[in-house]
Amino acid sequence: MVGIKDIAKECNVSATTVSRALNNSKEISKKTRELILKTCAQRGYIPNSSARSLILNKTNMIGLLIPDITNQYYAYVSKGVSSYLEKIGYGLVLCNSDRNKENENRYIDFLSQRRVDGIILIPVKPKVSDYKKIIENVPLVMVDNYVNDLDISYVGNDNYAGARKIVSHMLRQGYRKIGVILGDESSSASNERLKAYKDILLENNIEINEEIIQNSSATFEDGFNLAKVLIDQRVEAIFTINDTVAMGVMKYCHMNNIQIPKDIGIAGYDDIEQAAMLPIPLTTIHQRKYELGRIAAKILIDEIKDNKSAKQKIILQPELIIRKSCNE
Amino acid sequence: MVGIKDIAKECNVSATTVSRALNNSKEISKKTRELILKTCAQRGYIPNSSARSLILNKTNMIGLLIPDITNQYYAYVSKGVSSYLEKIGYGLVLCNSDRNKENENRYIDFLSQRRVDGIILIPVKPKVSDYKKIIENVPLVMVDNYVNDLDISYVGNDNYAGARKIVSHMLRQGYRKIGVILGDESSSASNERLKAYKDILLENNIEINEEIIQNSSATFEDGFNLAKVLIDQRVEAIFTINDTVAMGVMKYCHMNNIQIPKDIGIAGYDDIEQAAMLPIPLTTIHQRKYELGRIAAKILIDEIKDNKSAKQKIILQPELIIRKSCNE
DNA sequence: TAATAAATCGTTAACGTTAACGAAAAATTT
DNA sequence: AAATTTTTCGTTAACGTTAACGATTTATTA
Repeated sequence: MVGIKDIAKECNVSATTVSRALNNSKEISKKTRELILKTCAQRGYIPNSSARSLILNKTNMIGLLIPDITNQYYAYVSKGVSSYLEKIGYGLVLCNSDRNKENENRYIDFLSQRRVDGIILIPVKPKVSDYKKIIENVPLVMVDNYVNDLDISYVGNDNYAGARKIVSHMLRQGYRKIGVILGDESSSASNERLKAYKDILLENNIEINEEIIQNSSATFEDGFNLAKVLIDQRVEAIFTINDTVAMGVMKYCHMNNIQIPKDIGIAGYDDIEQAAMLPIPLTTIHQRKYELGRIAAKILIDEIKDNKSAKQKIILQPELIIRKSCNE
Repeated sequence: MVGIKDIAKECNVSATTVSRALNNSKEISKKTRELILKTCAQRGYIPNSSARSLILNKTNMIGLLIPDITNQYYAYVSKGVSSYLEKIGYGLVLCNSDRNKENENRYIDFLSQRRVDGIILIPVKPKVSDYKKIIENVPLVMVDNYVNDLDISYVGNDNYAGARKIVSHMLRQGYRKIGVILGDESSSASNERLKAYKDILLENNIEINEEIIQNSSATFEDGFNLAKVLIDQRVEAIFTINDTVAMGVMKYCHMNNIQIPKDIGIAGYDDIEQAAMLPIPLTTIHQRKYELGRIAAKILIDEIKDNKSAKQKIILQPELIIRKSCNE
């Protein structure tokens, strides 16, 4: 592979001059720059970025550590990150933790070794102690899961506000006895939404019935099974932790000839692509996943370029998407 | 950040010896290795892989260039790649071309500059000339789109076989007049499936009616709109280019009280996650996307480690998933 | 024209690591 | 005990690039 020295020899200049031509330094004449650039193109010279990284002490790479790229939510976040980085010439090292804490830790070490200039992290059950060491070495932006007592920037969606929006919509549509299918008990997103649900009910003088509040693993099957549990208790509507669970509920209704939204109202969360395409389009909450990624990337890059910048905490507001599953 | 020299000084050895301790060389005594390893852990020393890459002339990184990480198909391929690479300590540089040829070219240059050890590429409308230069510098595995006259390895799904499987299934269920909604005319996947469709019909002495064969952009809306076109021509079933299009068809049927599969049979392709969750679960073709990624990664790594290895061409067989949208 | 400033380029050293070679110490064989 | 082999470690150079400094040439000013 042709190197900087080959170009230098061919142009009768030093390697430094070639370097200057490529890094638009002003310490070079227009004529020689053009000569060098031309021969670089001719000979197909491609600078070695390992060497540049070594001397410049930066890699122009950032690491993205996510639970599961297969999940549409994280895929969109990744695309947002990728799109921002591409614009400014940075590369993206993708790490898929598979929702596994050990993998996450291994990947963090890996990224440190790779000397990425920054890390965007969507953690699995985060603990402060896990991240204390890393943030001394490399800027880190946390996404979705806020960790207290850690001086880092954070970007997330407002789960409380999202849940408020959709549950109030359900109440406005006349539903009173609203069942809930939540996610894992340890999930902060799930708990924030539950809090919003309870707050709104109390504000409307509706008693909270713990028996129609169910935790789950947030799968389609959970939706299907818990639909039965809730409907047997004669709920008038069901608020679910995500659209997939809502589809499980819909499936149960379809199989039992329960009409949506006449017999029961169903609300999802996430606004996955298929939500609008269902036979009964799903009323749900739209989160700006792509934007989330772009913002996380922007904040990180700003911190890298101006490392004295204060840490930020940005919470995006989700949007209520009214379709057909909760009246119109 | 603590470097190799700091460790060397603290242990009263040379930098080389520290290097030996970390790369399990046998030219070092057990005692000093343990001492070095201990102090490395204590001081939190993390080797600089830019320097290693420079001298070893390899980065232990591979580039993955895909059209759209947001697409479930590519997301699963990526996960397969990622999972294989993680196992053997390689990193993954993700590049999202956004189905844009210019982006693709830019990313290829980017990856060359980054000196990735290999590239896995799912191209946008591939042309031989685009890739001639790159494959001289870095091993490349092509996924999904086979490019003639290019001496590289290839991994893909058998579109012809997949279409044969599902169309014959439709015929076995008694459907005779089968409409088709294809993708873009230039898509090789689309054309291979069309060929299978025509072959099977001819083998069964069914005349081919070009009017019920439609091209599209493969969206939900296309499915919805073309469903009307085809159903107005009294087709008995519709074979679609993907599950999203099939959902568009289903939507049209639902809105017009057309019963599936009694009045019309619908077949998808891809087996997206939601296909099984629909009110009428979709009969479709399952492609082993995750496996595709793993195999592509394995082939690439094998080529990197043993660069004289012959190029391979691997075509995975898709699987017919019989659910409820085409009789049972 | 002479003096000074500016532009242009080369030389040297450095980034952090590892390979190659050689030297010293330890272990083994005679 | 001497000779030989093996083990263990250090020194030097190299990977490809860029920063710092200095030298030379060119342009500008007095």
